[in-house]
Amino acid sequence: MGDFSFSKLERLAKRPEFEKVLAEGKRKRIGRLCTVFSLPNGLGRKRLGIIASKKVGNAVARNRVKRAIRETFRHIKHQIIPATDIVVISGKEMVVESYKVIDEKLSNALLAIK
RNA sequence: GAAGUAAACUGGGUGAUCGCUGUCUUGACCUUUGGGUCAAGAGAGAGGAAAGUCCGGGCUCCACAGGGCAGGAUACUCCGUAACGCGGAGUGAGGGCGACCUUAAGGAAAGUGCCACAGAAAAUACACAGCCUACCCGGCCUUCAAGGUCGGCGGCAAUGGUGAAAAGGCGAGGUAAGAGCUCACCAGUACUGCUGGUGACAGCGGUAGCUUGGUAAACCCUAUCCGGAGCAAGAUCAAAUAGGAAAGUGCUUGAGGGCUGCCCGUCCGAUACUUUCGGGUUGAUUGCUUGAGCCUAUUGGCAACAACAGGCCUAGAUUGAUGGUCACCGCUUCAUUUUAUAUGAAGAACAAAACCCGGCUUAUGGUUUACUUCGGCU
Repeated sequence: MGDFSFSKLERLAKRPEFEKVLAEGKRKRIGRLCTVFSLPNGLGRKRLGIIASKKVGNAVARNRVKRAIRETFRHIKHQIIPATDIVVISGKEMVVESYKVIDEKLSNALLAIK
């Protein structure tokens, strides 16, 4: 049975950590859905950070977007290469699309990281 | 049945599974005995508005915050409340056929200002058209006196027109023409009596002078209230680097700073030496959820609410948890079929705690109850 958990150790929490990934990491856009940044961290585990600004919508919309991204990450995280920091910046279409579509597109993008 | 008015309730449910954030229990390990880490189990986990941050408080710090000015808020009455600009019950005024609704509802006789357009004139009436020529003056005619006529000096504010508003209304008397000039009735103002009401006020009167435009969501005046900043408040601990802090000595000038914008008042107080202490920032912990708390019953009150008894413990995140998937049920819409119905598909508003309460405002899906008006049937 796989480990689908998503604990605090696997999150990016501090502003400097976010800024480092955004400045130095590799960047990939998925249409207008979202943008993914990745950077090796040398910690032996992968970490995820989510940015959902007020452009996305109100508090309800931003919560929805964050949950969708977290669900995708924890379902496929054992397939992603380890020791990498990932930051996902959500776009406007994130709110409109259903969970299924987000899961599909984002999974492909995360698995493509090398 | 249609249109409407006012309230109340509700804000999908059950199960499985994969996750997230606290709490409790058990076990293992570490330990500086404060606790920490890991695992398992139990149980909990967004709202009626959590929102806007518009008022009022609790709590915290600023020096327990004094006086004056400035500034801000409120403005019919009584009651409720910790408090309010909130709520309840009323009063007046206005709107609606009605159920019912609205109301920034003190003062314009303290002062200043403003009143567009139109109009002669918008507040000390500077009278456009108009009315009058009694008194006084002059010309002409008739003439005994006197009268007529024209004009002047003047008088008037009834009528007309303008306007949202024209200096009380209408009628009669009065007059040269008129006028509250006088009178009756009505309206208004001031003072006042009786009755009812805790009161705002209501009802019925009396006297007076005849009469006073609107605007205070213009300045202003009056009354009442208000210290400032806010949980990123504030407190504790740890780490590494030094701008600090306290005490004593010296200095006696009071620079500068804080306390609300200003003044008074008041507090700390420059630099040098010695000794001692210790931390701008970051992180963690705390503040942090037991509270003007919730539910039920009784009593008092028209009600808001209060008292009392019993029961209950009900989220605490910090890149910010409260979710995803599947199945079934319920609801709505559409399609097909049908007496009911069944099958399939799609959909489910507004909006997510962030120290905590009481309100207000705004957004929004649905249900129910009572009442009003109109129409139909009996």
